[in-house]
This record gives sequence, C-alpha cells and structure tokens, in this order.
Amino acid sequence: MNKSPIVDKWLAELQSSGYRVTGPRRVIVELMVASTRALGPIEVYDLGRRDYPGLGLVTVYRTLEKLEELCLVERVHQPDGCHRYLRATQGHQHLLMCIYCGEVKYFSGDDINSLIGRVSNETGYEVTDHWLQLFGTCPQCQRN
Amino acid sequence: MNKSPIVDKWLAELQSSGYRVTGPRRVIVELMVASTRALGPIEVYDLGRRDYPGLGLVTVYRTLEKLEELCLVERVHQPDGCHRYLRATQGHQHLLMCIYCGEVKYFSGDDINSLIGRVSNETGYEVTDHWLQLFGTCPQCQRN
DNA sequence: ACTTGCAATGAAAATCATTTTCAATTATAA
DNA sequence: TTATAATTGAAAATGATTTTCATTGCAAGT
Repeated sequence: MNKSPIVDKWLAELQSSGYRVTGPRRVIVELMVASTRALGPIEVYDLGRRDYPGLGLVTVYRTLEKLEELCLVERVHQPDGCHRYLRATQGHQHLLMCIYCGEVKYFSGDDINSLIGRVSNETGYEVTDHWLQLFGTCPQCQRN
Repeated sequence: MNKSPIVDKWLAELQSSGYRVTGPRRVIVELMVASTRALGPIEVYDLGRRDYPGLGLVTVYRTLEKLEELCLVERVHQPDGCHRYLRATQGHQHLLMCIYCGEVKYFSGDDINSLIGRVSNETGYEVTDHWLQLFGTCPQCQRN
C-alpha cells in the first residue's frame, strides 16, 4: 500500500480528534480514500481483509461511524434501506448513485437551501435534514 | 367505524384486483384513509388492534404492501431507515415529514423531471428512482 | 525503551425492522 | 352449501446494525 497524503491527512484527523490510529483503521481509511464508488459495510469488510485478514465487521461499522462524524465520509441511504459510505465532498452536493455498484456522479441541483427556507417559513417546520438524490443504473452495470 | 366512500373505494379496488376483503384489511384501510400523518407499521398495528384485537403485525405489513402496489398508499423512507405509510397523493409530490409524529406537508419543488432528464443525459445513467424529501420537526412536536 | 491506562478490537449475542414458513381459518366463486 | 385457494397470526428466519465483554495494543508519561 502506497503512501497517500490524503490517507495521512485522515489519520492525522483521527489522531487530533482524540482517536487512535490503528491497523484496522488505517486499512479502512485507505479503502475509503481510494474508492470512487460508495461502498457498503460488507464490501469494506471483504476488501479490507485482503490487507488485514483479522479485520472484524464490527470495527468496520465503528470506524465508518467515526469517519462520518469527522465529515471525512458521508453515509448514503439507498432505496432498499441499507447504507453505503463515500468520501465526503467539500460542501454539500447532490448525487446520483448506481444501485448495483455504488458508482456516484454529482450534479448541481437547483439551490436547495432557498427551497428549504421557503418551505420552512410556509409550514413552521424546523427542517433538519433533506434528501435530493437520484438512483439508477450506471452505464457499466447496464451491460451486465 | 363510520362509512366512508373512500374506504369503500379502496376495498373495491382490492376486490377488483383479485384480493379478498377481510376484517383485518378493512381496519387497516380505515386507518390509512383517516390519517393525515404517515404511520409506521407498529403504529398501524397498535391503532388497528383497538378495533380488531386479533390483528397481527405480519398482516399489517402484507396489507400495506398491497395497498402500495395499488398506489393507494405510498411508502416513505425515513433517515433512520424505517418506513412509514401515507395515503398516496394524485401525481407525484414532494413532502416534508415530521420525524417525530409523521405529520406531512407537501411542497412544490422545482420540476424534478427536467432535472432527471438532464442528469440522465449527462451521465448515461438510467435513472430509476429519486428522492426529494425534507425532514424536520412540526410546530406541534416542537412544543414537546 | 518501559510501563501503564484507557481506547480499540473481534467474537458472540442482542436488537430491530422486516420477511418467510406453515398450519388453521375464511372469503368468495360455483 | 361447498370447494378451494387466499388470508391469517404465531413462531421462526433473516439481514443489517448495535451492544457486550474479555482481550489486545496505542501512545502518553516515565
């Protein structure tokens, strides 16, 4: 596994947040940094064990949770109710994800913040979360 | 339980689709027709047993599934991964749901179909599903 | 380098929503 | 009224995720 400044940055981020840098975490970070696809916990588990055979699924869950907390990855909901994890983008973007392989494309939606402000005013709701996501089949998976 | 032409319509819909009209289904249909909130399966189960004590949770799931299939209710995803069910609206609308009580407000988003068409063209993805949803706390629940 | 305390680990068990199985019941077409 | 296939509810199974807990191993301080 080659050195990557981004991997180092993530590990430093963990460290400076009071978390320890361990073997399992290193492997998971490397995977997440390298992937352009959104990965499910089991995928991370399977891929991770190639480099670190003792890796436990529980640790995968716990590490992804911490990385999400540090805004290094984001958790993406899927129509089937399961989740995938993806390197976080700077700023909030909207995405189109392939439901088969997790490949992700970003797109610029219309400004959702003004929509949220408007709807919030009209309804009196305190809006705490929003989803603008598209799902589909990527060109690659369409061939399979 | 009072007569309701909408309840009758739903039951007729079940019937004409080859499904049987049974006690449990009648109760669930009455609940769903009457509710302005999105209800979770357990809620439907608890409410339903007031009128029909023998009602089983499994039957709730199965009936909601059929009602969704007939486009009489729609299933709403929540941030926590669970689902709620809500009387379907005519046409596709976007909603803002209270994560505590399930109260729902509809809002007109910008036309999402043109967005989908555009993104689909640009990426080569075949878009099969989309989410434009807001979550928050309704005025009522903000007081509790 | 060497302790040492506390965070992190992995296995197993627990949980929670949902689905399946199956024997008993019941709606409805004939 | 009867026959039959759909429907039911209980219990068990499932699948994703979380918790528990005894063991391991970072890393801060000597």
